[in-house]
Amino acid sequence: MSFQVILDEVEKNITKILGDLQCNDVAFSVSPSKSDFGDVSCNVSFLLAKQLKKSPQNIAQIISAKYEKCEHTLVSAVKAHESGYVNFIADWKKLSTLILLGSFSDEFGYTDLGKGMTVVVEHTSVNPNKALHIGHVRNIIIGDVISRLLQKTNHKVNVLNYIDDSGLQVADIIIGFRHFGFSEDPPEGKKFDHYCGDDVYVKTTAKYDGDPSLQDIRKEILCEIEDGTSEIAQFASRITQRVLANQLETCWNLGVTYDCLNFESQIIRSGLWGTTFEKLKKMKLVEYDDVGENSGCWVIRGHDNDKDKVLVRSTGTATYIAKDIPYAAWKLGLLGDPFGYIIYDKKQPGGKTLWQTTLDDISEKCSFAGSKVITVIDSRQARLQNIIADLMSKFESEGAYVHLGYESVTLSSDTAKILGLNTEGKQAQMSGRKGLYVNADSVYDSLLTRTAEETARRHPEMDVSEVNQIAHYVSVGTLRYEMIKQDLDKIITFDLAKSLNLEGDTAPYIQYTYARASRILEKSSRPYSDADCTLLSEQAELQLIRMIGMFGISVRDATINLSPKVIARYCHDLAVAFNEFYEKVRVLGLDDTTLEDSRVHLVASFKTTLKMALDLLGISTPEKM
RNA sequence: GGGCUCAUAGCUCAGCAUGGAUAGAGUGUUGGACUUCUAAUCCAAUGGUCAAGGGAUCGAAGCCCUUUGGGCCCA
Repeated sequence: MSFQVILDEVEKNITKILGDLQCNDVAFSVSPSKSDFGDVSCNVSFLLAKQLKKSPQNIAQIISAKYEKCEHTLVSAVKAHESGYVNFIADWKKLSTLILLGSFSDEFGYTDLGKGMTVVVEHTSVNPNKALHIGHVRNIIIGDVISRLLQKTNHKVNVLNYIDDSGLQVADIIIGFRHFGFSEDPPEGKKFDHYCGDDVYVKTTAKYDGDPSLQDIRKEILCEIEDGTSEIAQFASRITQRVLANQLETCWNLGVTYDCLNFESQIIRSGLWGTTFEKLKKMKLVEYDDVGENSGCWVIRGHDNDKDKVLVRSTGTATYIAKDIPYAAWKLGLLGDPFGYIIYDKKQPGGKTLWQTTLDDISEKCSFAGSKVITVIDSRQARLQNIIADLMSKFESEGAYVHLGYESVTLSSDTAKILGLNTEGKQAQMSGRKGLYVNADSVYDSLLTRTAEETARRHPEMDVSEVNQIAHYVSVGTLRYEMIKQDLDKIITFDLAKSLNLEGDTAPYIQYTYARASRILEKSSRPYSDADCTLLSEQAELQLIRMIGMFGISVRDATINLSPKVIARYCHDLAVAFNEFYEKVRVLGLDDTTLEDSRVHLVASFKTTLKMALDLLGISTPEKM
């Protein structure tokens, strides 16, 4: 049971009262109050003012008087506020017991939003020619948290990672290896993906400006890779697999796992485009232009002021959108599945099986399609994604294909300067080609160094492995939290120096409160499972219980709005409530042992709730910090 | 030129979907609290014409329109 029960009770009674007053269909809201206005507030008086020709204050009085006579168990008092709000004071003796007992259940915070529906979440999808940079991390963490939220709310989730192994960026590094003599092995101590991105890619593309003939070579290589049979194509495949393996290590280290890897090269070779194209023609969603600038092309008509989008050029070659459309249709299960599936050769942490598509042996069949698809891609791709979503809505019901967009991560002026670019105080867009980015692994490494130092300083008694374990949890937590604590439509300006700040609204703050709670439980030898919750009456205690009870409401909100930050804020607010409690209320060593039991019970409830909430964010909970 | 998006405290952001009470955090600055369940903590002070203008409303940070400025996409 959560705080929702009292909201439900109030809503039910207000509806009944409205029925008595013969005012139906009033869209009033019942919500948790802001502080100092009781526990639950209702705005119904404002909405009725016109209809009843009375002031909101007056109506609030009428409603509160009527409410007293209703059957109610969780409300102890109703107050008509002079502003017009009707405020309700909870009967905390009852509500506390419900919330605290509920919090120990695995079902706590659970709402059945999915009804078992299968949802595809695609994220990461980084070109396999470089290491992940800090911008990719935002994508990955958003996608991962969304997956966790959907799982929590009874969706079956298939997490996909799309590997663009036949694009220009891959062709670029192949040119580097084959035409500029880059060694296939990275320098000592450097990961292969870093080497490909930092050295091969940057230095190869830098040569394009001075040598136009390279463009022809680029096209040739791209064709060979798409075709897939030549020696070059096989070489490229080996390279991309190696980069991919390194990229996955980074993701896994951050606590992110997948169900299936989809290779673009295979989508091209599978013939999915052909069947999709025929289907589009049949449904008259694509048209052939005889005249005009797109003469000889197959196009999708643009809406309103949007230009037509070319799908197949007059030369007969498909444009890059033509790769995305069949893939989107495949994800929705609209096409026959041409793929077989094999298990990826490295094991994911946590034991979840990772599959990958194959065309070589299609005996093993799986299904990774879903009735809803959420594609996490930054909002620069919004135009293209809208076209795809629009097309898919013609096949499936509206809203089956969702583009979850988010703003990019840019570099602060100071950080750009460190990387060798003077931006005169302005933030800078990252660029793989220019080598202007910060790798995810290096951010993690500096966080790890910093947090290990801090942990060792606090706990001289700990051995190195324990220190490193805690430092790992804190570093990953910090990185993840920074990526989701703000709204998706806010640009994150990444600053190397500031990223190492571990105070204030950060993951370590929240994890630290968890460790404090753990410490109390560790030191307490008293049994608390059947403690009397009605003894908890301090403001700080009730506030903490209230926050615990809000968990389910946050989960629901975050899932419906696909908004990870809601959970981040919840975790923070819950931690604040605990710290307040911790400062003001003593738990251990009380003369009144029954009260002590109750408080220990509350601490345990907080601890388990915070753990569940942090789990949704993929943030671990160290027992000590 | 067209489209999308953002603008709230010195800085970074909540709140806006579904209008209503006193606009909240963190950070910064200044001061205070560790012989007490962990100070990665807490407390206090400081700091806001919610970009500007208009509109509808009894009532706007929130809704509508216009403008300005930033970012992105397309050309």
